[in-house]
Amino acid sequence: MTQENQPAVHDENQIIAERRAKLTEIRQTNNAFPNTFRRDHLTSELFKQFNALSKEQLEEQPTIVKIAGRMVLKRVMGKASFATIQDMSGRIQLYISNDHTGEPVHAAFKHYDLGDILGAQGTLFKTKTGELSIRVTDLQLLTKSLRPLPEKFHGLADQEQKYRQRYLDLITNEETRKVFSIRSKVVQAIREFFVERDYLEVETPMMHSIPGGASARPFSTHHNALDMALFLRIAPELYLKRLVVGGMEKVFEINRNFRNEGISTRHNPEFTMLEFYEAYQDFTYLMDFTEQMLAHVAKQVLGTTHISYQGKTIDLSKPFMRLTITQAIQKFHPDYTTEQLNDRNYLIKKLQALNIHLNPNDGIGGLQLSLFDETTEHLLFEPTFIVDYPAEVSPLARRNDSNPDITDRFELYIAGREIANGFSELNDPEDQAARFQEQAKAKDAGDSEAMHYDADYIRALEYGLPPTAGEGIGIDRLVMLLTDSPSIRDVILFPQLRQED
RNA sequence: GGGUCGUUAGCUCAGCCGGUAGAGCAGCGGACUUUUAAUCCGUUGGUCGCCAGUUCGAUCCUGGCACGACCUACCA
Repeated sequence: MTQENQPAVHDENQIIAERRAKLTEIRQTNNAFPNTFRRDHLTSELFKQFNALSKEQLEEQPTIVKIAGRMVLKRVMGKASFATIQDMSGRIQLYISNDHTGEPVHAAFKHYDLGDILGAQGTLFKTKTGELSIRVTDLQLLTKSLRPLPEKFHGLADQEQKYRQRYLDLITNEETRKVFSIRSKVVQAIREFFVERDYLEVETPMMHSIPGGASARPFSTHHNALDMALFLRIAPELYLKRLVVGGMEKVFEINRNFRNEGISTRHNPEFTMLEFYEAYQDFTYLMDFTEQMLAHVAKQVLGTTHISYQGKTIDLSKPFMRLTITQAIQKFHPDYTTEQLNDRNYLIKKLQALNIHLNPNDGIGGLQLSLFDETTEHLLFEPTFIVDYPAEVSPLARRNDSNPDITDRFELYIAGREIANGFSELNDPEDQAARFQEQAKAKDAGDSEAMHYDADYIRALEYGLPPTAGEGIGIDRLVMLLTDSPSIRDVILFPQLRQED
């Protein structure tokens, strides 16, 4: 390590300089970064196993344990000290005194800093207030922390820093640790739910030569060796349905999608999507399936199907409401008559009056959907399936048998947000080809989110896609619901931010 | 993209009518053998986001820029 080769460090301060000096001193006598200490317990295990024992029981049958973790609190009192050590499972208090470690170890401890990573061996005991603690006999500094931690009581409050330096947020904020623990369990519960039902988990390409499966602007990149344009996927849908053609009749994928669009409290450019497909089922089956899955996941992860979101309660155990687009509009805005909602001229005038963006080529269904999006979507707090999506905005969904202008499709709204989108799949290759043509026309006309014509996908359909039901669920938004998080950035470990400095 | 608000010590935050800054925590030194956000005494630490302008003088007023948060629009 030569000073000359190191990049200039701009944020050096007195505290860091002092800690660096301590590290330099340690280097002179010891290995400053030893990797020989092995713990034999996590802190939470110690509480589980031994907290029920009394002070006397612990003294009669001494238990020797080794733990390791980051020192987050420190209280020095002359010839004895207390320190709180945090590991992945929780915290435990160390008692360090000249009597049990000898004076030199305790003296060294006094120079350890908050944030340092320690390994400790000692005997379990209870303090006079009854707190399970470790009476330390051996103490080692495992990793010197050069930078001071955020304020020990308030933790890290600055939102930007919480996102940019998530590790600091995780060290100091138990709520943050809990959110990501729940996120992990949600994904695990979903995976188990599918595996139990004989679904096969698959991974399909993240880089597409033709971005498809959704209406969104893609990120584009380039493959040098092949000298070809590639797009980060906006959805896995068309690949998953190719697998169903191939005979994988129940498949699911939990993975990232990338959309080159706005960033908000509900949108991150890369987000996690569950998509699943099951042959020989339809969209009504999916709605039942979704109700069961969400109730199962909530029960499994939170232990209850009654979740609290931003001060209101949501019950995931009862069947969700099912409303058509116009029924939903009328439920919240009873002044709209059925005649008005089916009158193209009325809808256009109304949308213009409300200053709502509309596509002039839209039919009645598209116009109804625009009105719904603007006036009603955000009011759907209770879990609600919206059905009867117009075919013109559903280029991959099967037409309804009795009304070809609408599709066998639903979207699920909870807490005013779209959580899921599912439908009976369009498996008529000729209809699909015609719909791609329409999308391609729209794209030529300037709609940057319209779909490309995917000839290989049509070829796959021509081999025969069995009647199939398929659905996508936004995992981040589901985790927001289950962790009562107001922003998607709170459930993504490293949300997208502008570049620093 | 539009609007509102914010940026002061490593962290959490004060800072009145414009006179170049304070507290707590953390750090350093000292006291203290059951503390628990330990306590007590002493003490170091600041380009007040950046750049202009107004002014004798700007953390404070004005303009611009950067970054962020929230709301809003497109999208999941």
